[in-house]
Amino acid sequence: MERHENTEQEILRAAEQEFLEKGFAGAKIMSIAQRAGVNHAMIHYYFRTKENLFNRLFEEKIRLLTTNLYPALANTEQPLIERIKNTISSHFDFIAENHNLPRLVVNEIISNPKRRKIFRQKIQFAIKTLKPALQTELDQLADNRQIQHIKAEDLILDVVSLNLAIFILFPLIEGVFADDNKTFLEHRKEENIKVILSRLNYKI
Amino acid sequence: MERHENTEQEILRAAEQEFLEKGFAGAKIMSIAQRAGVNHAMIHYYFRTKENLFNRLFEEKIRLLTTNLYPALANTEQPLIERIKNTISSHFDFIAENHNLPRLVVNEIISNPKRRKIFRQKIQFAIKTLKPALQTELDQLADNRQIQHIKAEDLILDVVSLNLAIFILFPLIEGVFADDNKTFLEHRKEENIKVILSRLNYKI
DNA sequence: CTTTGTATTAACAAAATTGTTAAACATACA
DNA sequence: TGTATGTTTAACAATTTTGTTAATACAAAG
Repeated sequence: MERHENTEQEILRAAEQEFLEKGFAGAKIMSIAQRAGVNHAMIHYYFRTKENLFNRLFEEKIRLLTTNLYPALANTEQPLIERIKNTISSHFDFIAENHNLPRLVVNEIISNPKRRKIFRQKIQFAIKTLKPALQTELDQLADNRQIQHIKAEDLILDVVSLNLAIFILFPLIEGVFADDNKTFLEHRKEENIKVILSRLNYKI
Repeated sequence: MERHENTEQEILRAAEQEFLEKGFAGAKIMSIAQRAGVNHAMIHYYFRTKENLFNRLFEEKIRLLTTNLYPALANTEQPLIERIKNTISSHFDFIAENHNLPRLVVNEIISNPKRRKIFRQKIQFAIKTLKPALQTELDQLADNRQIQHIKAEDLILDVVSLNLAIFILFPLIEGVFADDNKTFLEHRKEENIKVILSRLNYKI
């Protein structure tokens, strides 16, 4: 009998891979078991159902996603423009490290109204705590003619859109625009920052 | 025995809905049959397998996607900036009318290496026919100080990213930023144009 | 009005997937 | 040592999903 150091963790690790690649419907208990190197009964032993296992992972990931935009923006030591640059950069890096996560979240939220409702509330909360202060700062800079006026929500959506899309598109365009993926992504990160700063019309 | 006007078309219509909503793995023959109001054996009668039915629809959709960016850009009557505005706008509208299509294409291309290869070749071809002329025009305007210098491929990716992402994100943020979806999307379309024109640093 | 080919249905079969269980096993600890 | 506890396995069962077929209805052509 093969004893694992920690079967439960192995299963979670394997399941995370499988779900991220194939989504809930495409993932198969047998395939997860194989990846984890365990008998598929173990998955039922530890998690009872496929849905259980999925929910456990999914909720953890949602937490990750919904708390990611704050930190770089909140650090009020630096001037806003610097913080925006850092936010774009760290948001980009976060998605790079979790490049399948947005796709999974979108897919599973669309196919599950209950999850959708919960998620929207989290987003709503995140926006509510982010927007007012950001808008105030943006308005101040705009009044000083340092940037062009913009609604905080548009800025947020512009950033998220640019960063997100490049990773969603990546499997479709890998190798089309550049041979070296790492260089390509680094370049796109800079481009995204450039786009946002242009939108703000920031001088120097 | 219930006779349909055109069973095959009914099945295709229903299958399109189902696949767009749930993806290949999530779609069920029985559910498609129900939507089409036919016995599920009819699906096998007309298309033999689920995969057949899927491929038939998928290839048609790929054709749509890969030919969508051209027309508004190609019309060399107008000045480039106008054509770019129109391209953004019509690309946006196209995705609006096919808001589930990008998600489906990305998902199924990721889970199928053969499809991925074919698609990349199509993209590669589309880029090859689009990029040189566009780059020449962009360089000319940049030399005349009418716009900031930009690589054609970055411009294309910026446009596609902004337009795509808002519809991929839409199910997650519906109702968060605005009550009226139509107004929200119209506003985002304008914002995307504004972002791109700012990036080009176009005066007036 | 019969023949012929296509369309439809229900019932069945096969395959894939998820879930269950009883028995074997490992380990710690009395 | 033996026994209690949690872990693992293989075999099985249930369910879901896909695919097949034989019987039959229907419409059009001869």
